[in-house]
Amino acid sequence: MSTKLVTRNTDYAVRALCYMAARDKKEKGGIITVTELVKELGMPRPFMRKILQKLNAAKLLMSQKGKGGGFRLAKTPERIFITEVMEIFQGPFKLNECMFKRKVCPNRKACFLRKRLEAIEEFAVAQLNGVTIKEILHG
Amino acid sequence: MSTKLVTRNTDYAVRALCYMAARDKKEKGGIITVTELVKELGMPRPFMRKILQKLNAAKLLMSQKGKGGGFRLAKTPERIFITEVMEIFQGPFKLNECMFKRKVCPNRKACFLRKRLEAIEEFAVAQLNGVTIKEILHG
DNA sequence: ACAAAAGATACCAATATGGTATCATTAAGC
DNA sequence: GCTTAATGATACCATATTGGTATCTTTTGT
Repeated sequence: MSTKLVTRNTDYAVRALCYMAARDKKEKGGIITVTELVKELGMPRPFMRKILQKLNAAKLLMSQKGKGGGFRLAKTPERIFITEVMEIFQGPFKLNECMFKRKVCPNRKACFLRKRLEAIEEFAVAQLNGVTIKEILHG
Repeated sequence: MSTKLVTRNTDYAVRALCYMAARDKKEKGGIITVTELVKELGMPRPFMRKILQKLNAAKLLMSQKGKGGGFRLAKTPERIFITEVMEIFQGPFKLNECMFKRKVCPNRKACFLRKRLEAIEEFAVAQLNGVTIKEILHG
């Protein structure tokens, strides 16, 4: 019902990325299978696969087919930005899209509401821009 | 596709309220029919009615049934807040609803992303809080 | 060759949103 | 009181999005 900034796909994706980043620190370069992720994160397997495939297509993950295959991070955690992930699953970040395209609004250019919405978007972008998987993992 | 802060219902509602406020200044206390609004704002009649009925139920409008009836603003434009309208059509304003309820997130309380989302919501509320129909009409 | 992995894709269900249709109720004016 | 013009209430429909499932193909290590 109420507008959400982060959708469920993104949620899952970030969790998976976090898990992979955390595990990667221990077993360096370890490849991770869907089976492990599903067991560890407790989310439906086919859904997880779809998400990983998208992350792979977007070059956040690398995949290896065949027996013994799986996924691994394609970048270090500090270079995986939350905004990237959001864009993959939610499209471009735009809160704005002014509504008053008709004659009612007497002064579209100066419209108050519009200005406020723009400010909100700007702030939101600024807040999210720096955030990477690394920061999510350890404050 | 991309997350929107303002939905279409809200859009229509605000337009209608603006029109009514503007017209009210000329013809003081004038009652306005759906017919006039539809003609003026060019949106589907039954849909407009549903919206007006909701605004009425929420006490932003007053309605008069029967011949010669219609709607009028129940408050002055400077006391109709955009946030009210948004809540009527979009539910409570909550961008947050943290995603990490499971074991993955090692430090929920201090979670970075969470903090950012909270900040965004706070800012958004602050930006929208002051805005009324009056301000939307004349900067 | 076999089995275990991902790639690709098509499908399904639930929900939200935008929009329509219809009937009941109220009140003005002749 | 009858007619007419208005809203009230409500049920319905269509479409898009989202969350989730199923299935078949391709790759690769053993």
